[in-house]
Amino acid sequence: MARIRAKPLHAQARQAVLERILRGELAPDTRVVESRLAEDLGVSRTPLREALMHLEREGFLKLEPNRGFFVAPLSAEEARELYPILAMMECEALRLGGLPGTARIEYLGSVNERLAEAAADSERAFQLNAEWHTILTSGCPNRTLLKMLAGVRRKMYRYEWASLPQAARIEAAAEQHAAIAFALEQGDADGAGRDLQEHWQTELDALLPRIGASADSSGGR
Amino acid sequence: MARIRAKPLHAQARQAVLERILRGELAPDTRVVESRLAEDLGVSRTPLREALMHLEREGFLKLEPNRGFFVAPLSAEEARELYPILAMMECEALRLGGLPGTARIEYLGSVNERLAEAAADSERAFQLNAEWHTILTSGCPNRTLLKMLAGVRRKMYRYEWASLPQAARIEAAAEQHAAIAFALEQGDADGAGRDLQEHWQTELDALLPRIGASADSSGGR
DNA sequence: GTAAAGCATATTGTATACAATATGTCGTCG
DNA sequence: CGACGACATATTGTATACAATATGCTTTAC
Repeated sequence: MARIRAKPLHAQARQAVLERILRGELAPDTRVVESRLAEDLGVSRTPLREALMHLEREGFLKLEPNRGFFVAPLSAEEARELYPILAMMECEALRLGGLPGTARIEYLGSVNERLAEAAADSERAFQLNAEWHTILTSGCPNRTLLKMLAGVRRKMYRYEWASLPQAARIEAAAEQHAAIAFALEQGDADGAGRDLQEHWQTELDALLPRIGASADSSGGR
Repeated sequence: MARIRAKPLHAQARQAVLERILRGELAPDTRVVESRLAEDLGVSRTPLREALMHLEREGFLKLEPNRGFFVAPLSAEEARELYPILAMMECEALRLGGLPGTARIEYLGSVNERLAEAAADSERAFQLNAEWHTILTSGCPNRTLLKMLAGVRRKMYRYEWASLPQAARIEAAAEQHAAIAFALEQGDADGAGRDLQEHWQTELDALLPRIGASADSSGGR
């Protein structure tokens, strides 16, 4: 009832396909046959193709001319490139937003507590972790930056999802979150930035072994 | 003939439309009627729509549901957001690439000289300026970052184009370029980064009055 | 004279049909 | 036995046809 105006099919299709990709339901390197997927989703190929082209532009699919779409593979190389970008953007967003007020710092704390408690429930922890970082950067006045940040995060979600069931990592993440929040509380913006950088480095280091990377990630720092 | 494989129509159409937008041939806020543009380009609506959706995703068009595509307006607000992002990304790319060798520094110098000489020829100066920044960041090993950077640059080109015919600014830019290159030559990466930030701030300040902005741009620093 | 309603038109959104290209199979030739 | 080529099939790329929605104009009621 709520929505007066139905979303166009190509938008719905995009969201549906994206969810399948993020959840790994459509595994990396899987070939996407338009006609089959279209029938599966109950739409025709036209809006589906628009959705697929959209996802290709976002990096979730690759399009080989005259051969079709394939789910983009997860690669250690991309992860090693993505995480520093994320760190850079979040740092900048944090900096531009200035020091958060006590209300937001408390909000961060409460979400982080729930995150620590949700260590057993990977999917919930995944959500809370995403929420924490969103809140952290929500003070940034640069909307364009936040949009780009959201795009990069979506790409990262696939990697996070692939390395989900690790309770130990969730606790470690929560600890680092607390350290960042503490620095912010002390008015130490630079320190918070450094901790944030370190946090993402830790995340990356924890991720790489799980997607079959042998080399380390120290190249970019 | 050279090309074995013809590019798909949707890709050709995208490029053609993008060029019209960047050149201002398709002015901001212009309504884009699919059937007319399709006939004009000599393709059907299907690949054209794919091209338009692509451009919408890149921020060059807006899509109002059931009303069609419009060329995205140039806004002082977007410019104020875009330029700091560009500065951030170029700084990071420069940092990740490490200090460039003498060969690349000389290359920067030669392009910058040609840029200074081309002050009268706006379009050529525009090209050379773009080339200079591309060279500056070409040492960055993070391909993903470079791709994103390219995307942001394309968006910026519209603004640069809108404020093109200013010989004075081109000379000023060339001077700042020289300062950055000099810092790099001295092995002062941090100094180069600061100069680069300042350079983009200068560019933004010069741009804002030309697109009808009254407020200043100091909010984000 | 003005405002609202309904019809006519234009345009987008989606589905289907057709054309071009790639892939796999089978048979034949060396 | 292996490799090459022709044909059959599957799939993508593009064009066209149809449906749904928005827009503008005319008409009519007050």
